[in-house]
Amino acid sequence: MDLKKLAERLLPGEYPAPADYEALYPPRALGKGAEVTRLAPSPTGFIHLGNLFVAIANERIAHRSGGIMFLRIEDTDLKRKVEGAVEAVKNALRYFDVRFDEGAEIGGDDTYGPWYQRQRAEIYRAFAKKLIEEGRAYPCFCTEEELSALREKQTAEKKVTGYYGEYAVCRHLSEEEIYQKLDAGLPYVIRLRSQGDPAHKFTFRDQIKGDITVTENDQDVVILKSDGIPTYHFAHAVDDHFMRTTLVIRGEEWLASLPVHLELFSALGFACPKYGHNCSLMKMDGETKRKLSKRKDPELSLEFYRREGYFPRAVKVYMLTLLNSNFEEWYAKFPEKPLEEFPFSVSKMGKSGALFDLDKLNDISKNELSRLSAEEMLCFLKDWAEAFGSEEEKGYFRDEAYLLRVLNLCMGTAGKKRRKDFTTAKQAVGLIAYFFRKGERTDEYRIPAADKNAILRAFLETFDEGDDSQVWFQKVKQIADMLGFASDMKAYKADSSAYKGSVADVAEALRIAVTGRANTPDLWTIMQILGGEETRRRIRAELEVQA
RNA sequence: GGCCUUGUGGUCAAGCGGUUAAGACGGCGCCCUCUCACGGCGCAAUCCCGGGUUCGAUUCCCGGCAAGGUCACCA
Repeated sequence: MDLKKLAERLLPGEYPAPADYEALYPPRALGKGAEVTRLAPSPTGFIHLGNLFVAIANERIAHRSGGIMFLRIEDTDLKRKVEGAVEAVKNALRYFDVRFDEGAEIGGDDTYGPWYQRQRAEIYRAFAKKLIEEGRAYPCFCTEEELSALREKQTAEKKVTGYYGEYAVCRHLSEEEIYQKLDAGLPYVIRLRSQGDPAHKFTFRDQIKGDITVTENDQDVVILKSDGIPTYHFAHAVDDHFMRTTLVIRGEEWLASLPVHLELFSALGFACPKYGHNCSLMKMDGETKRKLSKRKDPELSLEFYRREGYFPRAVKVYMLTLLNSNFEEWYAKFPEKPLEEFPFSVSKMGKSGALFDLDKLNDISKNELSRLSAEEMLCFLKDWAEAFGSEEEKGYFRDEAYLLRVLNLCMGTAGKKRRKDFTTAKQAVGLIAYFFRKGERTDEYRIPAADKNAILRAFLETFDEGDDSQVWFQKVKQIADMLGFASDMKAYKADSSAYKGSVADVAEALRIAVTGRANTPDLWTIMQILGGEETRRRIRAELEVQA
């Protein structure tokens, strides 16, 4: 068969020679040990936690090693394309502090671009043509129906499904038959003529999983779809070779197609990059673990974390603790060091899928947030409220001096032991709502209404906003004594039956009356912030409701 | 179903021939205390199962079993 003629018929025209491409995309001049990594999402507009997870790993490895991380857009499937998706990806990753050096819409060095696969059609065709000329690829005219019929037959016969060996009918077409179909204008794809033997197994060193057993590929996978656009597999081999990727960290769902990729690199005459297959983030679903799913799990979406107001650094820290098992220890030891100084290593990456644990994230969030100054917190909350808050919540930020007093109370004094009440911006803004309006009561009084009312009345009689906290509390204790509540907690604990309750109950009544909540930071300070007038107004209002 | 991967407390995990089997989150209890939060102290809870190898296996080998992934002109 005249393969040159066939190649010309299938992909007519002059294409640059492989050597030309090698010259166009020369090996990168980087230091020893520098890794070139990438993130290569498809532009669905949906960038999720799994993408972030793998992105952070790639980014850390590239930059720890003095290498490069780039962003490539795998837009070979138009069905997946969503307008504005690339911007969304870029923004989401920037929000979580993942920095690219090159790539789609990134700027930087464009030597190795273009970064959209659709713009790289020529190079894929050039190499597909070369494979055809060498007899390593051939046209396939099978229809979707024929292929699925084949699959069914194979399944029924308990054979391995797919297009290979004797089942690869177009692989065995004669020259005459090929031209006949071509002349008839039948659509076709280009398939790899696999030379692998599945009986041959070999050991492959995965950077994360270690040695794995790999079976040679014998599937005649399609490399160019009927529209002339490459499949993922083919584009991966061509792009990662010419973009000079040295290390591919990707999800373990790709492990199964590794044999295909290995054969493709070899057929193309390219050296393989190193691979590291990263475990996926899992979630508990009833009794079993499963991969986080786009449809079922809102927390998979990165948008979820913004909407809920998670501090981006907290999400990053959590990803890092899952990614490198020794990170948590390091971070506890050097909380002040920049995250970039952590010696991230591929070898410390986990082999098995981790369950995503919202409790853990929340704990990290509280710690991260507690390290912010009141001013930083204000900025963070304000940004969130402007994007996601209600009109009322946006209003909280009109008087920043007032809000700063609130935050200083709710966070504790800078430098000293801090409170850790805030988990997310959304939750924090809800938590401080009572500083701006009376609001609904979220907790009920534990003591009888009559006692509560007596406490509120007595408080109103002696309350003076000029009192310092000591005097203020003395007065609260006096009310307790006067109404049959224990002012001394030790005495109360010794014999609780002798009292209606304790100062704790008295304080709680006041707390609920003023804030609507049973649990708040220091009540005296709250009253100071609210002011005497507002404090009295709220207590009176509480009495009126009863009346 | 075939193939690949993985199995240490509820979760994330360290340990990789001899350990009282770290630590963190969560749970529970106590202390502190006007509540909460913080902080301190403590408790419960783990080596998937069965065979080997070995003086000795969580650690090594072989079988099960379970879980996950994957079998497209999607990435």
